[in-house]
Amino acid sequence: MDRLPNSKHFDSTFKDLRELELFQAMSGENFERLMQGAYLQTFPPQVDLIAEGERSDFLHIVLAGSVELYAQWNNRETSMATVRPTSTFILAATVKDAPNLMSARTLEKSRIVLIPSPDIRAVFDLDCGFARAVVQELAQCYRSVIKNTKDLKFRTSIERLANYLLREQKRQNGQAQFTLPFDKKRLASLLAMRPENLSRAFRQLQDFGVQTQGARVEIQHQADLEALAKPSPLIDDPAS
Amino acid sequence: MDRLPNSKHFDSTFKDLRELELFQAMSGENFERLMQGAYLQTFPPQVDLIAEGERSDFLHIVLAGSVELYAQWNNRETSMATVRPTSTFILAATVKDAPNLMSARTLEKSRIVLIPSPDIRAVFDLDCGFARAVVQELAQCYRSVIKNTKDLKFRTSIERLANYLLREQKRQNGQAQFTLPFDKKRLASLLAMRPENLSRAFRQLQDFGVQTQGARVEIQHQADLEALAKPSPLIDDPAS
DNA sequence: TTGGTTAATTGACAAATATCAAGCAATGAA
DNA sequence: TTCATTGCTTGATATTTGTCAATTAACCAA
Repeated sequence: MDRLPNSKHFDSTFKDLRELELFQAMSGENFERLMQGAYLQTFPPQVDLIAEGERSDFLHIVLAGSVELYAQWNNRETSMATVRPTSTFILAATVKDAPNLMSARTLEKSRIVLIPSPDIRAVFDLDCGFARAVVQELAQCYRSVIKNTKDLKFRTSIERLANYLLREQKRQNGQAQFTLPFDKKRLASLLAMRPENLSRAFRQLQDFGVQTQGARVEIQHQADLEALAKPSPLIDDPAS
Repeated sequence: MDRLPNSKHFDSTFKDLRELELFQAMSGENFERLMQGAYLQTFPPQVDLIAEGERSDFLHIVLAGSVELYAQWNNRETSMATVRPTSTFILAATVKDAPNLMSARTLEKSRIVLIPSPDIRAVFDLDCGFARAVVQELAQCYRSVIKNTKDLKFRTSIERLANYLLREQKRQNGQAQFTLPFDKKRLASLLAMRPENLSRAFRQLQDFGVQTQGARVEIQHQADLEALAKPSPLIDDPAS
């Protein structure tokens, strides 16, 4: 692993990090301190970064690529979320110094900053701006998970898929055509369904104007799909 | 509503609140400020306190009784969590000044403190100790919801019920006999099942040594129930 | 007590979802 | 190219969960 100051890219990386909402309000001095202990690493795809149940040694920040959070129980595995640039993961475990509730692995080649958890907790005790920023980040995460719970408890698998497609379409700038960001097996797991049922669900969505070819999706009848999905800002709007 | 300082009970209520982890680290001055704007109110059962989608005007703290958090979508309703003394709810919406993602109603007669959200945000910007305490509380809430998601995605309804009974048993000091804290309709909703299926699930659990009579539960064969439930600290341990 | 309301249970059935097995399609390595 | 591997799809079937209707049980006010 490279210590950040030794990296050829540390100037631009510093700037990227400093612009993160999480690090904007804190003092330059404390930011320096965090960066001095930090590592920058590029990981290939499918690399396990942290394991469920382990203590959180580092706060992770995804600068490029994407990371899957997943969990296991009773020999089963489920995908919990995807982390994309630029955001953190296992912040809650880090500030509580508690075991990770989820594992994480890279989905693609990813640039990740690792900041030692003790540094985070130490600076967090010193720097009010940072503490306040952590609150905003955690509140955001909390609300995301609540929305996900509502999605799971209220909707059938087809409704979950329909709403997922609408959200993904928005995230990719709202064009009728877009590409699924990962394979369908993982998508099925994320949506709490089996791959077989995801296939069947996609076929049922053809009646609502959704065409697929491999990972390519085209929403031909937006209104029909929305009538089926009944999206709600209190479930599907990432900002609200 | 009573302003706190006018309440006959404000001395002991102050003390109770000050002992809350959320308010322990903050300065006396800022605590006073929060209390000056605060209201204390006793509500009868089944009173709606906040509604999903509304802005959060007050941070709520349950001093006595219990409060149900629930959500609605498409003419359906689901129970999300139960809040018991002494803890807060809608903290995330308050600090983000965002719409509530859940509604709340009293389950029983409840004593609740309401602190105006602008006060919370103002003091939160002034007082580092408070900001740090908010982080701890939010991290705890976040982890609870993650655990709940794992419970939902991994387990069948009978496994969810089995694990719920084990958790509730622990919460009530681990005796073989205990009483369900609310009616079965609400329990079914909390566990993402229909009342009919909850009935049937209780009957299936008889084979695993669970006897019920009304709200009274007796776990006669702890080992059998645990073998079915396969509880995991990373899902079922409220502390970890 | 009575009657009226709601909660809880039961059975029959329908819908949703999971599982198993097979086959096809896409991908990458030799 | 070929083979092998993996991902995706399809059909048949099993299991789980939901719905509807009817009944019983519990509770409360008059």
